[in-house]
Amino acid sequence: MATRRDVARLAGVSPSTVSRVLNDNGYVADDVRKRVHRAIEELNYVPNRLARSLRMQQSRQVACITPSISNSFYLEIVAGIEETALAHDYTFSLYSLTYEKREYLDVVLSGFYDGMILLAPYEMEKIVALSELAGRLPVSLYCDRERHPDLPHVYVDLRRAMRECTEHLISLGHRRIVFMGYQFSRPTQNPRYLGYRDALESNGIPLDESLTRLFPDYQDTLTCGYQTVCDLLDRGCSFTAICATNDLIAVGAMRALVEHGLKVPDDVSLTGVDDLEIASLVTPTLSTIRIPKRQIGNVLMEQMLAQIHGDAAAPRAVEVSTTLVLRESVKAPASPAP
Amino acid sequence: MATRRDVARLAGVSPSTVSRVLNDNGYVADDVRKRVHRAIEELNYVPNRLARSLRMQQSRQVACITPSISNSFYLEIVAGIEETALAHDYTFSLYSLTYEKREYLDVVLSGFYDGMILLAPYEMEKIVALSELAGRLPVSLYCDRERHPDLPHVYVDLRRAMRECTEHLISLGHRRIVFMGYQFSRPTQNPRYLGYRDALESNGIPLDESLTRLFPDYQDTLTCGYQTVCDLLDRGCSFTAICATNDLIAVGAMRALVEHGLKVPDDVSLTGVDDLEIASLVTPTLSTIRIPKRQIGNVLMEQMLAQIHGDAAAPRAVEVSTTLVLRESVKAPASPAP
DNA sequence: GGTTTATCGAAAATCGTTTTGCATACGCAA
DNA sequence: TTGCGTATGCAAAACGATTTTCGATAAACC
Repeated sequence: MATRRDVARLAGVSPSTVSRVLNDNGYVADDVRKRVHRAIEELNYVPNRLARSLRMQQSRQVACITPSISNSFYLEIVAGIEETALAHDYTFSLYSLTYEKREYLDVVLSGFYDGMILLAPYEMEKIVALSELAGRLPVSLYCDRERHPDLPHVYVDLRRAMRECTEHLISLGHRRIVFMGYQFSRPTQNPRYLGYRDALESNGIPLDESLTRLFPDYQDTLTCGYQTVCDLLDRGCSFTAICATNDLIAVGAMRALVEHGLKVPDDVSLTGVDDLEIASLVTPTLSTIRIPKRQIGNVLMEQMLAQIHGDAAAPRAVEVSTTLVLRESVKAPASPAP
Repeated sequence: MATRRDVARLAGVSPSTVSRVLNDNGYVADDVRKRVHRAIEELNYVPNRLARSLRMQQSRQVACITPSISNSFYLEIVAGIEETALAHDYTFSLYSLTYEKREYLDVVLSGFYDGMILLAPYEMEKIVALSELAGRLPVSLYCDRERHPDLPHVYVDLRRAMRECTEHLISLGHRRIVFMGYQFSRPTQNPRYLGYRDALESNGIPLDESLTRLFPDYQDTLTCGYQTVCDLLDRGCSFTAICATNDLIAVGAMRALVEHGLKVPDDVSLTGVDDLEIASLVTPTLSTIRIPKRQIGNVLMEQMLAQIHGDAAAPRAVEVSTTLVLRESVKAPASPAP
């Protein structure tokens, strides 16, 4: 690898002059500037970022941690992060939660990164004790669960979103609506579930426990959706609509319905959450709550940059809004409840 | 940030001794070792990776470039890369091709990375002139197109795979089989298309140009699949099976067929390539050529490590094998061709 | 002729490690 | 007493850049 010295030697100038050219610092005559640039070209010289980062005490790189590297929901957010990072000449590294707690801290705090973006709505507790990080390094969180008191974060109000979604079903005439999703440590911590209950309550529909299906976290979502519907039908449970807490669960549910000879949406309406690509690929297309993933990524990175630049005026919490996207999988029930 | 000096001071030893403890070289008495570890704990000391990398001339980090950061096909490969990287205490950064050619070289060659893994089956030419990299930095490629003469790479033989797939359809009795996929600069560079033709030829079925549908690269795959089928049907083209060159195209095609009142697989059989998650989520489930994405990632990283460690015996080209996965979307045609 | 402005070189300090050579102990055996 | 292995400290060079300071030389200006 060519160094600054080599460039200086070839251009017949001193290393300081090369620095002056590169960083636009001090007086440099035009012809000297050209000579230096030519030497850089010729040697394929690229300034060593390690040395620069070490000296400058900043790397222009951020670490980004996702629960799962192949989960397209998070990856869309990551794409948003990359977009904004790129625009500001920043680079990022991607980690998934397969790392152990301790290793994270070490890697993240080792000087390689100027900050850390955490996409960990559910698993927040599983990883780094956030308090250990606070103050040591700029951190920016994505939460879909509850707002974080201390750290800068971006969040969506899924309680309200799910309430609106459920209320839409109710307004179409649905009364027996299944809720299916993850267990969470306590159901009252599940904003999606709370939103569902809000909607029932404000419409005077009693909560039927048999229509609530919560399964443990970290299971295969598709299978969960599939088996839960099979179980419901085996028990002879009657319902006209299903709210699933994400699109994959909904797709699993859809398969189970079809295999049992039920038509979506004629016999059962179905909704998801996330608006993954798959939601508009399945037949029938899936109604869902769109979470603006790319935008979330943008905002997370902007928040990170604000912290790195010590911009005290930057907002510590940003809400991004969801949209109810109505597609083919929802319609009024054939025989509206009395 | 605490440095090695601070640790040494607190433990009452010299900085060299701390190094000896950390790197396990030279003599260190047990009680000294304990004192040092305690000091490290207390100060939350984490060795500075920038300084270490600069000194060691290696960062234990590799750059990974994908055509698209939110394409789940590549992300599965990336997950495989991460898996192996992690096992060897390596870290990686993810880039997508939104970067410009020049910027890549700079970032990748700036000392931050020990190597570069390129997932660029189609766009290989669009990015870095590979020759510029060769020799400067370890590189490992994923190719699904043609084997690369110079650089270490992992490849799949899609010509053979597509041939087997098409032959399977033929063996079921299909004669009028549509091929749809990307254009490529020349059709003869498209291994999938070649495989399709191989199968027709060896079974004495004449190639019907009207059944070959190639569309330009970089278009939205889903829409391409959808519109191509619409166009075929509008022209009154008759066919009993479709080979799509990836799963998304196939899903788009599936939607078009359903909307035209055709049943899959009763009226038309359908196959894809990749075996994305979605292939087993759609109804009917999609038959496809499985590409072992995770394994590809593993092998890519292993190849990278071999290069970094200067292991001359490591193979420069590794073929991973595909599998024809038969699901619901394929069956014998209702009225076999005469 | 003196002062200012433009231009460049030389040198040093710094970032936090790793690594090496050399000095200094100590304990123990020959 | 000498010699050797073990255990530790100290100092210095190196990695490759940034930044600053200090000069030295011009040319330009009044």
